[in-house]
Order: sequence, then structure tokens, then C-alpha cells
Amino acid sequence: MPPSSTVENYLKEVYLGVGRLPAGETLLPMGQLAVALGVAPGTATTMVKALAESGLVDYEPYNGVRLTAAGMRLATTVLRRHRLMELFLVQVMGMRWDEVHDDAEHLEHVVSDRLIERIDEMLGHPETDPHGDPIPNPDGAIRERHFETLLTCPIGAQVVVARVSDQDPAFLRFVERHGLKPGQSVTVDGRDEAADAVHLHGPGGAAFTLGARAASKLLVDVAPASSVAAGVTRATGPDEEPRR
Amino acid sequence: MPPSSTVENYLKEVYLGVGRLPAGETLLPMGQLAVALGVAPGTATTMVKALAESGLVDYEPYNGVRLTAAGMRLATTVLRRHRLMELFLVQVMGMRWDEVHDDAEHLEHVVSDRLIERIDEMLGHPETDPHGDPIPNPDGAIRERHFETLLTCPIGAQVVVARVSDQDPAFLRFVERHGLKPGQSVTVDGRDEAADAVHLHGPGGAAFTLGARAASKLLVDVAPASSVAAGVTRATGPDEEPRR
DNA sequence: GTTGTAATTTTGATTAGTCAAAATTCCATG
DNA sequence: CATGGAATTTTGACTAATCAAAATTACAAC
Repeated sequence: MPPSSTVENYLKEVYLGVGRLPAGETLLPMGQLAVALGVAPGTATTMVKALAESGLVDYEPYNGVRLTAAGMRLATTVLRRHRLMELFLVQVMGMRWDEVHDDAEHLEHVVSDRLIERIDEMLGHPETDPHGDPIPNPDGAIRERHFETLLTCPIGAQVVVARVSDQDPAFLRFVERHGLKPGQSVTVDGRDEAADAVHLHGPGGAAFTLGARAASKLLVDVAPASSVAAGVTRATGPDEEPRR
Repeated sequence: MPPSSTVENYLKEVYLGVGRLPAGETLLPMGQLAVALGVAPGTATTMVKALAESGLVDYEPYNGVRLTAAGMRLATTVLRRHRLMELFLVQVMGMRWDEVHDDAEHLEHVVSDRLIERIDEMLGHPETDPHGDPIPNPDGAIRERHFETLLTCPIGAQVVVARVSDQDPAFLRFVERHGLKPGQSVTVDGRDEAADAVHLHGPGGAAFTLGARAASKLLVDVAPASSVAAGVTRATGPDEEPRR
């Protein structure tokens, strides 16, 4: 029997949650998992115990949860379906990048392997989704690159936005309006600790300011040199293109 | 809260089941519903009582079930999603018509209104899906035309296949191999009651034979006049009789 | 060390959907 | 009009997923 949507969601959130943990830590606290899934804490505990029973996660009572190899496999295939779906909805269906998340959230649990591979092919085996999130390959391998954020990157140097780690439509529209989509360039002019603000300007010269919270959600590539895909280095294109 | 997939499936099967009833009857026996859904008889009874409670069906104990206006509304929107999805998978995704049913079966419960209307638009507001089944319009109206079958149509006259009422992939491939997809022409040469067989030939002259069971699944248009010449019914063709 | 608080787990209940098997009802046939 | 199947409904039980609230545990601060 295939895993339920619920199981897939738990595994996906464990994966994403562990990824958000401070460097070094690998156990996701149950509370964070419960919040991410929008369920009561007790519900998460019960479910995680069942997942541990079926060998999909390691569970340490009072400490947290982490994926096993089997759980990782499943989590990344769900992520693959989600991210390919988002890119498909933008690229093929012509939807806006700020409105595809909810659809993808549902579709990720029902698209068949056949269909998702068809989509992958149609998109030219893309590396990242519209938010810059990496798309795992068919057997679950995923290359998570490390990026600076607009809060930590060097001041004065032109950097390229690589990834936007927030799905809120309003935020995404803001990002788009200010030319901060993945592939576009910006320069940090300075930071004001007291005001909790980051000042920047785009290639066109337009200057504006971001709160620290927002700045930390914009992951940037400080050395957009050879290693970065050709399609991602363009400064102002509204759309990114799949490579190959 | 939105109706569950289960509820949507029950309503869809009631709609389809009632449609398969002998002329005049409007109450679908619980047994048939249970078989169509692949559940135990008692399960169907319990569920249908709940649906009646929420005003989606009329339920007459021991007699059967039928849709209310509200239930009809929901059933046809599910059918709309299913059929548009099937056509989309064939037309846009390049899948074969015999392999899209299962995907559509799942997708019909999760695609958003926004996405399905986007698909409808992309397909040019089609009237029928790849099997010739009519696609309800956004507010649930559906024009069910009446067709003969290869078992009942006149002998010797060239007719046009309008609809194939079986989703079995093997059967669909057979239909395709013999040029019997919706829009294609055939002529019935004769019928053999004893042998349970129907003899026919295509426009190219190739003659072959069908069992009665198979022949009854091929609905044909005996007067493929102006509106259906191209093989697909046009958007604003002459209206037939209303259903009910 | 004790203790207070926050995080976590346990407990007891609920809802949706399901099944197997027993009980009931319908109805055609004699 | 009695009756024996067939169809249907009822009953009792089960699973997955959830919640609220009580109980427990961990741990930092005193």
C-alpha cells in the first residue's frame, strides 16, 4: 500500500525542518514539526512513533525526530513531485509563481511516476523550481548548495539571488516587484542593526530597504561565476530557464 | 469544508450509475453502487445515508439512490475535472488515451478551480474528452446526447464513432488499432445473433468482427450531418433533447 | 539541590470510512 | 398467501488521523 498523504507530509516536513536547524543539529524537535504541520503536539508524537515503527524515521523521545534512509528516499520524491509541479505550473500553465504553491501541495500526493517524469522531460530536466529550490533527481538524490543571505553576504559586491525561502504570496509578489527573483542581481549597500534594516539597490540603480527578517529569506550567490548555471546568471529576466 | 474524495466518488458513481439504468428508471440500486465503488454493500448503505443527510442524494431504503440538485452539481464538476484532465493529459502531455484514466481518477479530486479553468482555456473549451464523453461546463450543465451503438445502428450505412464507454486500456488499444476512435467512421456489414458477433469494415475497406459486448460499448452517430463532420462536436451546435 | 516553566508525552474521545457477518425486507414463484 | 432466495440494512468492530487536556519530563535558574 502506498504511503498516505499524511505520511508523505510528515516526512516532507521532517526533511525541511531538519534543514532549517542550526548548523550541527540533526534532530527536529516535535514542537517544530507540529507547528509546521499545523497539528496538535500530541498528534505529532503519536504519528512519529508510528513512522518510527515502520522504519521511516528515527525517534528519540523528548529529543526529536530525524529521517532514516528509507524516509529520506520518500521525502525527496515528494519534494521532487512538488517542485517539478510548481515549475510546470509556472512554465507550462502560465500561472504566477506566487499562486502555484497550494496547487502543488495537493498535486504532489497524486501525480503518478509516469506523469511526473513526463513533466520532468518536458521541462528539460530542470535543476531548480521557481523559488530556486533544488529538484531532487528521480532516485531521490538532492544537491543542497550552501548560500549566503542578504543578511550575511558581503556589502558592496553584486550578488545574484539564488533562492527565496518563503512561499507567502504577498512576499513573493514583493520580491518580484523589486527584481529579487532567482537569477536577478542586487547589491547590499549597508545594514542598520538598530533599525533591523538592510539597504540595497538593483542593477537599474533603484534603491530600497528590507527588514532583516525578509532579507534572511533571500539566499544569494556571492560568486556567481562558472559554477552557476548559465540560465541563472541573467540579471533582469523575469523568468528563469531550465538548463541543458 | 470541501467534500472529501470519497464523497466526490460516491456522487460521481451515482451519476454514472443512474445513467446506465434502463430507460425510465432513476433510482440506482445500492448493490450496483457498491460494485462500482468497490466497497461492501453495507458500506455503501451507510455512506449514502450520510449523503442523504447532507442533502446531496435522495435515498429510498431498499429502492436505491438518486442525486439531488446539489448532488448533481457536485457530481458534474467532478466529472468536468476528470474529463478535462484526461483530454489535457492526451493533448498537452502527450500521453496515450488508454493510460490517462488512472491519473485523472486521482487528479479530479485535487485540481483547483483556477487550474482547471486554465486547462479548459488552454484546450479551447472542448466539448468532449478523448473517449467522446461530454465535458460539463463550469456551472455543471452537461449535454448528454443520445447515440446508437454498433449493436443497434442501421446496417450498411456509414456511421461515425462518437463515444467509447469503457476505460479498459486493452480495449481502448484494440479500438485504436481498428480505427474506431471517436470521430472515425465504420460501416456495419451485418450481425450474427447466434455467434454474438458484429461484422464491420472501416473506410479503408479492412473488415473485422466484434463481439456483441464490445460492439455495445461503441456509441455511434448515425446522422453525422453538418455539426459533427470533423469528428468532434462543435461548440454551439444544434441542441438535442434536454436530459432528465 | 530544589523548583518552576516549557516542551513533550499520555490519555481518553471523536470522526470518516471501511469490513464481515447477522438480521431484515422484498418479491417472484409456486 | 406462504416461502425461499436475493438484495439490503444493521450491528459490532477496526484503522488512520486527529484534538483537548492531564500527566510527565527536561533543564535552566535560583
